[in-house]
Amino acid sequence: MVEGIRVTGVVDAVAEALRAAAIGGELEPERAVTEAWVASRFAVARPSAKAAIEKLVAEGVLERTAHRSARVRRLDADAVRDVYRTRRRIESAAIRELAAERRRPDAAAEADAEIATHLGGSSVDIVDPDLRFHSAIVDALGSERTSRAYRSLTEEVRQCMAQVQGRGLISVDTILAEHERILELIADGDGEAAAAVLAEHLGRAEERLAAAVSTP
Amino acid sequence: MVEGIRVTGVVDAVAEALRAAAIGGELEPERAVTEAWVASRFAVARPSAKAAIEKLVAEGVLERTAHRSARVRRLDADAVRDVYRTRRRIESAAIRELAAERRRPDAAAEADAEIATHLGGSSVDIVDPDLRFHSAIVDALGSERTSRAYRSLTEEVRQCMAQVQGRGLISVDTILAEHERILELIADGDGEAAAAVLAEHLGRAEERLAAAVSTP
DNA sequence: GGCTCCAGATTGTTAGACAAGTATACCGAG
DNA sequence: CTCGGTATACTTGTCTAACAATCTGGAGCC
Repeated sequence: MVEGIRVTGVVDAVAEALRAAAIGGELEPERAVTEAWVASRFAVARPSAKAAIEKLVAEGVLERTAHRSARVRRLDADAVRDVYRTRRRIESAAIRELAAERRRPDAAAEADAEIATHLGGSSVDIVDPDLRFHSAIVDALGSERTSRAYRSLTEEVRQCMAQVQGRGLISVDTILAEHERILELIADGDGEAAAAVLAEHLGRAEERLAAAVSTP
Repeated sequence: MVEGIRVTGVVDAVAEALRAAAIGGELEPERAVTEAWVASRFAVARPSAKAAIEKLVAEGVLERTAHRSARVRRLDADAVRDVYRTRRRIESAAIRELAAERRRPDAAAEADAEIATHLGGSSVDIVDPDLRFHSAIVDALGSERTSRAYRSLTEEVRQCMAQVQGRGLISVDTILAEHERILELIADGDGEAAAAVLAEHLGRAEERLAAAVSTP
């Protein structure tokens, strides 16, 4: 197999590399990802390549029908809307709960600090800290299952971002201002208002991204 | 392999049979589920058994650490609380959205009709229609991702019910009354009140189940 | 030109083998 | 008798090789 540390096993290493290639945009959504290609590309046996592909299919990164090659999944406008609406449902619930206890998640504030260092820069650079901000809010609940559900959504967002190559993003200033407003309202215990700001925040991103994915 | 229609393939068939055995209680949580055992039990090759096991591990039905046999996962009180709190987050959001449009889900009312036929009977018989009621509310959103997240939770509830063998259930009358009240409030457009009834409804079930799983 | 059928390609499944890792039983030392 | 280290058995992880099932695309025929 390809060099590198083996923390878990060959299959997981290949799956990780494949996922990185998929969301990094190195694998076009049209190209077929055959088991044989993966096996030779990473110098592993075909069963291992098969297992890695199936893992990514289960995650939703790849899609496949029986006896057909797998492909990188292409997200359309409907998928983007579904992702963002599901995000909003989970995250509003999290915000309401945190506000009820006036519990401001520190990790979210730290993510905001990193966003602030990119003020005036490109919006592409803040995709990562932005997702960290939102994940921090959900993770603050300490709920394994809620966090897992939300994580799969952020993975899809990341993949979507790679697909649109930075088109349709919101300005850094606006994002940061709304984030800070949300944290303030949580600290004030006004969950309803915080949820409203979040809904608008995600709603705008949803519209921009949905438009971006449908105009290639 | 064992007889039966092969709609998808050997691996899926074995995974389905294994899942049924796990949530049906035929596999005690203590017993080790080895690849060799699964392979001989269903007359398939070991790689196929391995794939089926890994699928169930990904679903959360089984658990496994590296180089150790898989086991049916035992849900403790913390797990039950996590499941129910996550359910509440998703379902409250769904109820609020439906109430905002005064959209009463027909499928939920139908599930209630079936529950009504068991009035005075055992609570075990209504586990299925009860979960159908709650799933119908979420599915009414028409969101693939939200429904998928919720489905994995109901599967865990089902597994939990098999584990406690009917102990710690709520009376059929109470469940039915609260269901109808929720549907009424949705039709009235009072999402806040409907969500409050739901929170109490799930909260009580959470406490009962959490107590039941910790007293074997 | 449209339909049928065949060949190539790809996945699905199986068999057997060996390596690697973990847990447990056993045995010796204190 | 207890404690600790070793050795063995069991299980999983991965590979090679092969064949069956199925889908795709194009050649040939009507």
